[in-house]
Formats: sequence, C-alpha cells, structure tokens
Amino acid sequence: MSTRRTDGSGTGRRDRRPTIVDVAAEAGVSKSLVSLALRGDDRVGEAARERILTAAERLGYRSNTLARSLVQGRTMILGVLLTDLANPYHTEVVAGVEESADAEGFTVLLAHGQRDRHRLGRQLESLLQLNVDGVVVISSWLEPDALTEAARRAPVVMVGRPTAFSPGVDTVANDDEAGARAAVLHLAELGHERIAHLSGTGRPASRARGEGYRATMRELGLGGRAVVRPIGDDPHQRARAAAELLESARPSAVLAVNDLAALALLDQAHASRVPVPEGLSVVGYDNTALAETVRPRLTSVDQPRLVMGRLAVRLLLERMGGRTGDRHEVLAPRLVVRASTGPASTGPLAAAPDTAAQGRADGSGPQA
Amino acid sequence: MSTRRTDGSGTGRRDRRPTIVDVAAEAGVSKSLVSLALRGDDRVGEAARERILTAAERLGYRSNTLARSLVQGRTMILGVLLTDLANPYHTEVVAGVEESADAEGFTVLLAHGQRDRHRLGRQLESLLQLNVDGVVVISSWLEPDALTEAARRAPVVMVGRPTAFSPGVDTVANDDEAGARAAVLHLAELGHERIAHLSGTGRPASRARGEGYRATMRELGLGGRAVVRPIGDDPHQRARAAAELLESARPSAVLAVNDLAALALLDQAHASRVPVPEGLSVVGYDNTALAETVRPRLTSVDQPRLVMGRLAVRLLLERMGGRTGDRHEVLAPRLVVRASTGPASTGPLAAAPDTAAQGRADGSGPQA
DNA sequence: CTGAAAGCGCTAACAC
DNA sequence: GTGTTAGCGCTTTCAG
Repeated sequence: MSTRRTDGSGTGRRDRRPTIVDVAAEAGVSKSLVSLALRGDDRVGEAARERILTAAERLGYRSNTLARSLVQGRTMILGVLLTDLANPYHTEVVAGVEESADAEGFTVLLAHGQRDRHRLGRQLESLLQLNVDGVVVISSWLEPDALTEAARRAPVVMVGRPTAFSPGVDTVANDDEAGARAAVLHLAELGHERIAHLSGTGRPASRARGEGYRATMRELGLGGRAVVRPIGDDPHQRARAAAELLESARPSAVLAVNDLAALALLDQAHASRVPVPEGLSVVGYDNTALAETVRPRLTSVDQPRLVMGRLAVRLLLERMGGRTGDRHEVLAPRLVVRASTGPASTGPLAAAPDTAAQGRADGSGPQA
Repeated sequence: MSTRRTDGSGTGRRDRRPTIVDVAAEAGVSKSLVSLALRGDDRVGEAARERILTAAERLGYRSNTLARSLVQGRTMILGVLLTDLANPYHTEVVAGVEESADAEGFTVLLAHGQRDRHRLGRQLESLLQLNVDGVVVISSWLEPDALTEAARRAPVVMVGRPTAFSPGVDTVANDDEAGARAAVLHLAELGHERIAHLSGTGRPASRARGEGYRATMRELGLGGRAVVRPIGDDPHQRARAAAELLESARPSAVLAVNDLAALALLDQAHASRVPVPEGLSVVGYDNTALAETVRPRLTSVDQPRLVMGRLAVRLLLERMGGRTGDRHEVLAPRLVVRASTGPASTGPLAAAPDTAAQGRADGSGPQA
C-alpha cells in the first residue's frame, strides 16, 4: 500500500488518514507541539493551542492509539477472558469489571472462549499480544500453568477460582464451601434429609461446593444419605443428569452446583409432574438473573458478582502499581431464599414423587 | 547499536521483554533477518533460520503485535459491538462471527454497551481507535449518522437493522415483516382472532415486526382487532408491559417482539393462572436458546443467527478487499412451532382470563 | 541470500 | 514557551 497521493480534496475520505504531522503543517507549528496541545499540556501558548485545535478539527484528525501505546508501553485496555457468554454469572461479573474500569479510564474488551479450552488459550494469547494492561479471567478451564505463564506478561486476576493454584495470579472468589453449607443447612431446617447434590465436573469451584455439601451432610449426621451426581457442560447433558438424579436418588431436595443446573432440575421436575417446592426443593448457586426469572423463583446462593468484578480491577491496578505478592480475596456468599424451597413433606408425595404425580396432587402439603 | 547489557540469564522474568533485536544478537544475525525468519519467509538460509528460531525460543521472545500493526496498517482484529450481553440473540450472532473470523485468521474482540447509548458510542470509538480491521455492530441503538461516520474509518456491518439507514454501512438482517406475518398466520390458522402484539420500542427491527403484524391482521380482516403494546428494555418494564397487555386487551394470543418479551408474557400468564397454550398462545421472535428452555417450550420465529454472523464477516472481508457499494443482505425467517401455541378455545377460559385468576385459588402464596 | 536504512505515528527528553 | 531530536518494536525496500 504505498500509494503516495496527497489528495487533499474535500472530506478526507479514504487514503491516508491525517496524522499529527499534517495537523502541525496545517497549523504551522511543529509536530511535538501538536502532541502537547492535543493532550492539554499547559505549556502551550493560548494562540498556538487554538490554531492547533481548529486545524485538527478541520482535518478530522484522530490520534492513533497504536502508536501511542507503542511508545508509552501501555494500552489502557483491560481484557476479560470468559468461557461462556451464555452463562449469566460470567456476564454479571463483567458488569462490575466494566464499571470500575470505566471509572479508571480503561477500556474493557472481551474475549470469548466458546466453552472450548483450546480457543480459550488462543484468546488469552491474543489479549496478551495486544499488550492489554491486565487480564481478568472468568473461567476455571485454563490450566494453572498457562495462567502463571500469562501473569509473567501482564497482571492477571482469576475470578471464581477459590484458591491459589497459579503462582503470580491473584484471585477473587466466594467461599464455595460456606455457600454450599448454608444451602444444605437451609434445607435441613426445612426438614429435608434426602438432600442430593447435582455437582459440577471437577473444576475447583464446583469441587469446593461439593466438599461443602458433603461436609455439612456429615455434620448433620446425614453423611450416609449424601448423593452426588455430576452434570455436563451443555444444556442437553444437564437435562439428562437432572433426570437421572431425580429418577435414581428420589431426593426431596437438591443443591445444584449453579443456577443453570437448578434450571435443568426445575424443568425435569415439571416434566415429571413433581411440584416444586411441594414435592421437591431446589437450591441454585450464583443467584444470577435467572433465579428471578424462572418459575418458581429460585432459592440460590448469591455471589456478589458486581463486587467481585470491581475487586478484580482493583487488584489489577495494584499490580500495575508495583505490588508483587499474590493476593487472594474471598468473599462471603449469602443464601437468598425464594419459592423453590419449602418444608419437607412426610407423606407419600416425597417418598415417591412419581406416585404423587399420577395421583392428582391437591396442594394438601403442610402449608405452614 | 546500543546494546548495553547482554543479560542472557535464565528466564527473562520482568524488565524489558525481549525484542527482535535481542534475538538477532543472540543468534548473531541482523534484526531484519530475524523478522523474515520468524514469519517463515523462504529466503532465509536453513542454518540461519535454525539458529534464529532456537534463539527466540531460548529468550522467550514474542513478537509485539502493536508494532507490527503500526507498520502494517492492520491489526487482524475484528471488533463486535453489542448492546446487551444478557440477550441471547446477540451472543448467538457472535458465535457465527467468531467462527468465520477464526477461519480467516482474525481475532474477535467484543465491546459491550451495557444498554447505554452513550457507552455504546464510546465503545465504538474505542474499537476504531484500536484500529480494528472491521466492526460488526449488533445493536439498533446507535444513531445512523454515527455509523456512517464510523464506516469512514473502518468497514462496518450492522446486524439486525432491516434496511439502509446509514450510507456506507452494510447490513445483515432477516425479513422482519415476513417473520411477523408467518407468526400471525400461524395463530390465525389455530382459530385466534384476538391476537395482540407486544411490540418493541420503535427501533427499526421492532418497527418492521409491528408493521408485519398490522399488515397481516388487516389482510385477515382482523385489522380492527389489532392491539399493540410497547415494551421496555429492562426486565421490570417488560413484566409490567406484559401484565398490562394481558389485563387490558384480553387477547387469546400474543406475538411478542422477541423471546425475552415472550418470556415475560409466559411469566405473567403463570402468575394469573392462565394456562398456556390453553388460555393463551404466545409466539416469540429470534428463537434463541431461551425458547427451548422455558416452559412451555416457546413457539418462535427463527432468525438464522449463525449464518448472519458468518455473513457479516464475509461482508467485512469484501469491503477490505475493496468493494465500495453498500450491500444489504436479507435472510428468510422461519417459524418454529413448539408448545406455547395451541387452538383458540371458545370457552370462558379464553374469554375472561382474569376470572380464572381471581378465583382466589388455594392459599399457596409465594407466587410473584 | 543477507544486512543496512528508512520509516509507521506518536511521545518525551532535551535544547533553543 | 517552543521546537528538535531520538527512539518505541517491527516490517520492508533496497543495496551488497
């Protein structure tokens, strides 16, 4: 593209977009003075500044960020890497990140992994190549080593991973064990004993939730009744796992690893004509917007997603400011009770949900 | 040559990350040869190439994209600007964009408008500043002028806007009028006459759907019965609009402007104890993943979102290739019938939905 | 085949 | 106060 045509006609349509040099020529000053004036440096005379500004305006000049970033060594861009745009938990954390980043003058750009581990790695690489000033990773799918490696190139904070897996990487998480515990205690208080867990697939956060579930069941003397069924990552697998869990374990209550899983349970219950919460109580995790959308409204363990996003940005800024030690923030989850959980019924309803389903359920359950 | 410290120690931890010059020194060749070798140019000797590659490896060298982009004048990045991460329609188009972009060697970065017009404009500016090679806009919120202006700086394609509002901007859309028509015809065939429309808020796509609805109602001789209620943009407004429409117009069927609006209708119907589809038929638009998640499964007008995303990328590439005329692609929508639509009932159920609701049902309180 | 030199557009020390 | 001079890290002619 070495078309050197100095076509100064009308609106600078295509060709070469105007540079700082063009502005300087137009205003009759030097290149660097333009640079200063444009950024409002106060050691530029009023007259000169005026001329420069109008010249820039007339030429339709826009500064080239790439060039600036190259010389300054920073882009003022924060990258967010996320596994799955379809998971509201992820996108709600993003809102917090964006809020803080905006306030600090950073631009937020998202890279999306499409639930594909390889793609996720490539996207991370892309962000780093772009020389973003920091990366927020909302995904447990990346290998700890890959993160540590990334952290050598730019500040990285991982949201959702509970503990220190990757040296050099800060983390922001909620206390998954405590959250699971609160959920189980809530169900136990309602009189449930056959409390099952529709678990994640072994990544750190879901593992911790599973641990919390198990530990609390033991604590309650219900250790023998604990049932854990892992769930898949796509909607179809979720549906199957939910169906199988309800079918085989016949729980009176289920703690789901997240709201998406809880949704699958509600759907299966509906399909089997098991009324919720009369015949089955369901607790979700994350308290995403979903929880207030589904019917019945979902009892769910809230993670402070906005706060987590904001905190992630703060940690990034601290790193940029020179901090070298790792930090791991753990926030307290909070159980939000809605309509999907209710008292355990002792009648045949709970004991054999399918029987009840056939048998014309008149809401005769214990309606405290 | 101002090489002051040839520190070839272990892992290059922080400090200055290695540049092409460092690699050249390490390999004992010149800077430009390294550049060639690294990109696999075939006019580099086998021996030299080998030395260079290992040197780069040893130093942990990664090329600086910023510098490359600056000199080449392109970034190999495609920007996607979207209004609302929470709307699955948007994110499903993104999947198509990413698929094609990947195949062509482009990286896709997303910028998010947070349902805020100003923010949307700023984000567009950020993408352009970054010198992305093209922008896909999935949002009708931007002013046509802003888009035309943007198109002067980089190829821009707008997804979802039905016609040519912004000169210089290509568009990819579905035929909204045809889609609305198919939906209304479907309902009419089921015997519905009191078919209402829960409409959008006047942006082009929703306006076209409204047009299609009205025209088809007239065509069917039902013009006098047409009822249109606009809906808001956030969940709360949606709920209210849905409630008011059902309450005031008492339709036996509703065409919603999109799946989110349809969801609000289903929720309100449930709250009022109107069974769907027996007491009310609902048709959504977009056929997002939501349609297969809600209960009952939603009849919805499908837009080929993946194809639209792919097409958007193709149009971008064509522009980069030098095309100057605008192109406007219009794809055919397709009605997908599921469980939320059924025959019109002539009984009292449909005639007076609130009677059924008011019937002071059993005391089970916790319904929203 | 290889290497030196000239920038891409901008910023930031440093003289004038 | 204002302008000059070096680069940021990379690609890309153009001589050797």
